[in-house]
Amino acid sequence: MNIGENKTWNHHVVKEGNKSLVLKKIINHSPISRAAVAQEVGLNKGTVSSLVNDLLEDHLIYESGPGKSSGGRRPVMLLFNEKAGYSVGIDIGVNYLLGVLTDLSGNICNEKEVTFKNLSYEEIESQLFDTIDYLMASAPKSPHGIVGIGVGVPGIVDNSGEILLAPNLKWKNLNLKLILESKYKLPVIIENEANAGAYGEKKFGAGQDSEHIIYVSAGIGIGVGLILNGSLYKGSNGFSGELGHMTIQVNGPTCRCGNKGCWELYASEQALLTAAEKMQLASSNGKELDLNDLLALAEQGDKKVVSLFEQAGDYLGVGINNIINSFNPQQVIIGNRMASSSKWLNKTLSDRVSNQALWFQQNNLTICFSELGTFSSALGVSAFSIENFLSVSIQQKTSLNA
Amino acid sequence: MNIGENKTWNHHVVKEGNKSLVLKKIINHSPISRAAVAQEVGLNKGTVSSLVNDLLEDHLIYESGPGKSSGGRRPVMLLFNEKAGYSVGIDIGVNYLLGVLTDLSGNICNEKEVTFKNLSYEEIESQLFDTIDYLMASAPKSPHGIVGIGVGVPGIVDNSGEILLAPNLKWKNLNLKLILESKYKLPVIIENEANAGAYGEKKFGAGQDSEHIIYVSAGIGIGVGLILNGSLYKGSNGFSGELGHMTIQVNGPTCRCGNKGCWELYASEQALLTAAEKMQLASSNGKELDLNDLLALAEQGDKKVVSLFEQAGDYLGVGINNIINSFNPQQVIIGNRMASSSKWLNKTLSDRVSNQALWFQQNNLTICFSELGTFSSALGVSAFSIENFLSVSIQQKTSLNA
DNA sequence: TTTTGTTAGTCTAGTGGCTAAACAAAGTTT
DNA sequence: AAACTTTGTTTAGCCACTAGACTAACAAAA
Repeated sequence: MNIGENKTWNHHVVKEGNKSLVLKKIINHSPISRAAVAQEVGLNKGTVSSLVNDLLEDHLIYESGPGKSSGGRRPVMLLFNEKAGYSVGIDIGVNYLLGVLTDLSGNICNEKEVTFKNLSYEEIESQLFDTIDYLMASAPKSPHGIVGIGVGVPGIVDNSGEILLAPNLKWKNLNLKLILESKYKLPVIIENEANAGAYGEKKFGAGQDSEHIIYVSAGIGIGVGLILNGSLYKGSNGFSGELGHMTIQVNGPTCRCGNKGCWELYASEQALLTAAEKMQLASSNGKELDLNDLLALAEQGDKKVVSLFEQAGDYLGVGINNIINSFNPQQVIIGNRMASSSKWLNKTLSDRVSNQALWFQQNNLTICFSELGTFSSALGVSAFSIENFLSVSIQQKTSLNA
Repeated sequence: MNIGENKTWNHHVVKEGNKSLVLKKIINHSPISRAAVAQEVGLNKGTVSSLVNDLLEDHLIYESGPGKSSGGRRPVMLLFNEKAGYSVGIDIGVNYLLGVLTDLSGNICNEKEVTFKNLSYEEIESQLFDTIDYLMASAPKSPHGIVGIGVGVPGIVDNSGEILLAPNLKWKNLNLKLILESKYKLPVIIENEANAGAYGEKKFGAGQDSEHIIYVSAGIGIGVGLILNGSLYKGSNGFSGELGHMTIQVNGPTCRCGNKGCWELYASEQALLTAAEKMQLASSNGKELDLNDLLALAEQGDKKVVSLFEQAGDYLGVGINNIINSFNPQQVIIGNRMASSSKWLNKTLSDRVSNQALWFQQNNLTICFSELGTFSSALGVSAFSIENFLSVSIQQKTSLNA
């Protein structure tokens, strides 16, 4: 057994671990009685009673009226107090900023979206502050208030939370975490947008039942978030999942990263748009062509556009097949903007995978599109904040109760 | 804190965890005194004393004479009793079978290699039994005797230890684990050869200081073993790391797996040999051309052959770059037969990676060749057995001492 | 209605492994 | 020799757990 590598073990750790088990049980199976928790988790009734009391004091759970009797005393049902606090999740895109206020179960209580183009960092920062201010102000009164702020960004974030590079925003070496923490005096989590999306789908979306999920965020570029053994895998420095720049064609066209034949040259939104431009397609309203224009054309039955989508779906399949061979996942979820084109991508994509993936890899494998749509990332970072809050709550109370 | 998902926590777990910490400390820092262990792992002196006594009773450690005084009483030095038991590790290759007997520290005490060609399963099994018998018989007397048998195979092994497919041996759905367990009445571990190699390098070879290691086993085909967060990542069913069949050229030549442009068509030993045959190169002794012939030719200065190696090194780099983008590892280790050609592969390989890998991925990244040579896999499976034995020892004693 | 049986939740005593600190043992330094 | 240091053991106390007795609250049978 490989129990946590370095930390020593004592009764605090035991209590903390068990409290976490009890809380998770209540969250995932509410309403549930103390007795049922004890039986299902494998703890003594008395132990559960005591831990439940702690959680009640913390307002993390609450008792509802008595449940149905099964031939004896009626149980007191316990529920997760999802309104005990609220979390702010922000998804910063290349030309939009989407913010959500969620409760502790990830239910969206409020949201705000801003779209823009070519803003400077200072302008985006100002929009960011406004959005956070607005969402925080709109949170109902609750025992714990706002428990944290999470931000997803389309770029490279290191393990300390510093944004090393966000090419499409032209940001470099930006420590947004420090900026937000000092302004709001709250725990802040900065995460790569694909990682956030992966976590969002794991927690609240299509991936809730899987432990091994690969989330492919296909937008202007392609990023990938990895959920391995049930938790986010970030690699040595936090840079895992940069699969948009995986070579699928050794001597292919040159990518903005300097290499040749990168996956995102074939299967991203940008790839679609570039191909469409080459075909001399123009937008109906005279503006720059965008994905929605292509979708509209496809709906109108434009064969050329449909085949563009099919081509992209096929290439998506090529990369996803490489992913399957690498990770042997249970689930591959395709998210971000390209997910909106699932109708046109799906056939060629699944054909490619079912024809090409090694047979044993295809057992217990589902490939699907995002359930949370454009909210994946915002919900994911919000979930990070919530997780963090819950684990800290459990820790603090354990050590204070001494 | 995400402490183990499902198990409940009690005193046994605490003791088990701490005993494991103490044992690891002694293994990695011997000779060391009780006092030093207590200080470094953060446990109370008394606790350490008691745990050390348990370990002494188990013969897992022993006391040597007193160490140097630092101004007070001389410490009693503790050492890992690496001769407390022995483990058998077998690497089954396509045309060889390599067995080692190791002590609990992975030191090779005895070894036996058999080479063959086109043997049936029954013939290989018989060789396997002979090798195991020979190695077990040669083990010195020890408190725990043979603690387990590990076998690495060039094929697909599922999480239960069943060999689903070993194409080059023509094995299918073979439960070697059951066969060996019932014959030897010992714990048996069957593992994919690349996974075993990865673990071998992590435990005893080039990867001892890294937590995120990708081991590329480049032989006739290419397999990859993944060490993520310090432990082997096997994926949902045990089929991770099948990167030999990663597409690097969408419309490339057809692979035996049925797909096109697989990595191993460009960067494996077989790829080298096929390319050499096309050049009408022949072996000096009239037999089929093999890697050693090519190495000899390269040593003689044959430019054509050297450029074959260089080409393969470049393609190795292409795949490794994809790996880096996926996993953001600390270390990439190239092993198996192609590692013997490191001299000729290294330049083009490192050029490819340093030119192509994104700059931030190159910090704290080392790319190297196997340290254990042909022993990686055999040592790896042996290490699995040892790990398993040690963790079981700690558990049993904890629960029996009630 | 009363009795009996069942289930829920609390309470109490006991246990095991931990910590802190006293203590014994065995050195070095002055 | 006395004073100081360091190692390792022992003791007392603590804390979170378990088992099981107990109380509470219900259903079903008498």
